[in-house]
Amino acid sequence: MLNNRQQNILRIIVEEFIQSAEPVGSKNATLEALGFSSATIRNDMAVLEALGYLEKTHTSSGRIPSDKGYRYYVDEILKVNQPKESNYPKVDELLGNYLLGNDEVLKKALETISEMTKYTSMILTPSDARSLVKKIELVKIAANEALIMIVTDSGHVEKRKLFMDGMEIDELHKVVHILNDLLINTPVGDIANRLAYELSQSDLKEYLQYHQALIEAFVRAFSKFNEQQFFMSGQYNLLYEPEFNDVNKMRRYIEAIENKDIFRLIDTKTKGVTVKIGLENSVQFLENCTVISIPYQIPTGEQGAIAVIGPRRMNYKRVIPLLEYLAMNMSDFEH
Amino acid sequence: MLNNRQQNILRIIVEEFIQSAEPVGSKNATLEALGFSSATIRNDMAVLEALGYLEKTHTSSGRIPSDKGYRYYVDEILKVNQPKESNYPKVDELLGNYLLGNDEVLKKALETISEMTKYTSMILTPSDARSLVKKIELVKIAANEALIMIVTDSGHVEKRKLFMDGMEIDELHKVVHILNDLLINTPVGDIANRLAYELSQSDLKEYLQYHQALIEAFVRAFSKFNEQQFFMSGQYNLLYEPEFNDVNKMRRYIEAIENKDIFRLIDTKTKGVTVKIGLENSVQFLENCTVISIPYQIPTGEQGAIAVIGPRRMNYKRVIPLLEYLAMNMSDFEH
DNA sequence: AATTAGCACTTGATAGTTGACAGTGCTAAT
DNA sequence: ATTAGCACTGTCAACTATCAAGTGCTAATT
Repeated sequence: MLNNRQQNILRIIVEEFIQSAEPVGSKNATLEALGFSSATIRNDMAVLEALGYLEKTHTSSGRIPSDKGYRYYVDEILKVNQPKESNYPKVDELLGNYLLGNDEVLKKALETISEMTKYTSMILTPSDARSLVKKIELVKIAANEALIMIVTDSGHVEKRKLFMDGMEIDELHKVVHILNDLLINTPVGDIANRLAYELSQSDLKEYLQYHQALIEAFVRAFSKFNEQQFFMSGQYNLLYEPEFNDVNKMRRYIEAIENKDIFRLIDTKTKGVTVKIGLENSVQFLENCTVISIPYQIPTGEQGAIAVIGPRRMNYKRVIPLLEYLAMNMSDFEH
Repeated sequence: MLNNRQQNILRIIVEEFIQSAEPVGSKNATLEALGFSSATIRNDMAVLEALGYLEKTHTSSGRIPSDKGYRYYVDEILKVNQPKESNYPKVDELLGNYLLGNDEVLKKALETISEMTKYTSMILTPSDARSLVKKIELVKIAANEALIMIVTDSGHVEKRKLFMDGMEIDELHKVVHILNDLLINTPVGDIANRLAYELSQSDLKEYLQYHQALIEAFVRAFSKFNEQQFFMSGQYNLLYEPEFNDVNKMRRYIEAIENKDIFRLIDTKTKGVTVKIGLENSVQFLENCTVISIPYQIPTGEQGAIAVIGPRRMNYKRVIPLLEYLAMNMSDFEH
């Protein structure tokens, strides 16, 4: 549909605008370097505007890309020209660092991304529901208090305090022993059913029911494994972008970040990179932002996703390959 | 030094300004209600300004309190008139909630404070260094991985992954058994010395040195207990205060929050409430803020502190008693 | 001696005016 | 198909006029 020159003009306008955040006029140096007069370029710009790829901020202003313009740029221009560059020593080093706990690796990874991109990075972790229970442990920590802990094969630990009103610690240990026998190597997500079954059916029924408090503390603790966690880094990098040069926009953005509205925008299903530009996010306050996300998988098969949020004029060329690389390597990542 | 009328005028100006954030003129309704003409009040305002309690934003503006004015208000006016009101059912309910973990109680408490005050609340937790080790536990979680965990009597758990390159799990269990014998009921803060001693002196010397990797993972994990943690809530409440109606002030404040500069302002030593007004904080970006902090103690004797940060025109009357109440009750708080 | 009425004066905020400037669209020429 | 040339348009910054809020001072009052 677009001829060669028009494509070039669109590409240059997008990239100039990404760089400067200023509307691009027909006398822009890079545009002139195409070898046509400003008048010619003006004509093509009018065509591109008529087709909806460009916009004006006012009658006599230069052009800025529309959502559709960015979309064309990402889908038609970048996809074709993009050399699969994939050399990120910083990321490699990070993911190789097994000494840190899981969450710590993720947090570091986020920090690295936001540092490299100057945008905001987010991660929605996979649920830990498919991990297997490896040990249930009870530790007496004070005269009247014990701690119950659950350890999974992913290295995740949850704990809960327990008040032993009158109960004997030996008695409690017996119950925990039974729980261990019942539940070791059970996926955390199946525990609820398993326990419900035991409580209603098995020989242990009465014995277990007698220890309500313990069982409840236990249930409360393991329910945490099912939750997907949500981390963010560089939340405030965006505030330095010119599109946020406005007190109210800043406030609205910060509010959205605070109550984690944003994480609902992350697509964990669609395979490969998803780019949502401006109003494609169907959230008013992101009209000037783009969210790029990509899912990844841990060995249990559960899915999470990484995402970067930046201004609509974000550096697509750099961010997309980075995320692709990261997601690929995190799927390998020994969880 | 100040006569009665002048004190009243100062008090009213402070309170009106706290409420409206607008300079207070001599014809302000509440001031007129004192029963003097605006001319008389103007004269006293001039006196208060000469003494440094009030300021003008420009020649013909109303007055606003200076740091010194707020200081007088807090020290001389509030101290005298303050009824020790101390009925905070929300706080009571919160601190009574033993079922939550420690950190969760603290976080909830912070949320409650920032909700009640509409300012930012912070807590610097006491170090856990005086807590006693209750159990060291090793769990094999995969063919080649184990998790080492330390549990204290405060209910705090730290963990670390361990790669068992060639080591036998039974062997590792033996070491952990020895560590348990050595360290149970030792304060976490003393472990480093204790271990160093054993590694250099005891019969176990060679045996332990052989298990470097384990010992290192262990040391890394318990060193976390010594760290004071820092939590915050309502960071962004302040952004809605008129003193932050400026993009750059917002950015500076957010930056300070992000890199946790702020927590260095918290005084954990001085007994009782400390109020730092405006430039008394000796940090430029807080020139328009006040930080109120109060230390509290856990049973081991370690100290932490709670603080509220708000605009200089914060509602001192409400915040100070609230913090006093909270610190008193947290010191009781069964840790 | 303390208080107040009255008035001249100062400042900030707001709206309107102006000219320079960047960039456009269109027409006519190449 | 491309371009030179020009009239036209909207923004921005600087300047001006006007208005309202509030002061300080003086002279009058209690």
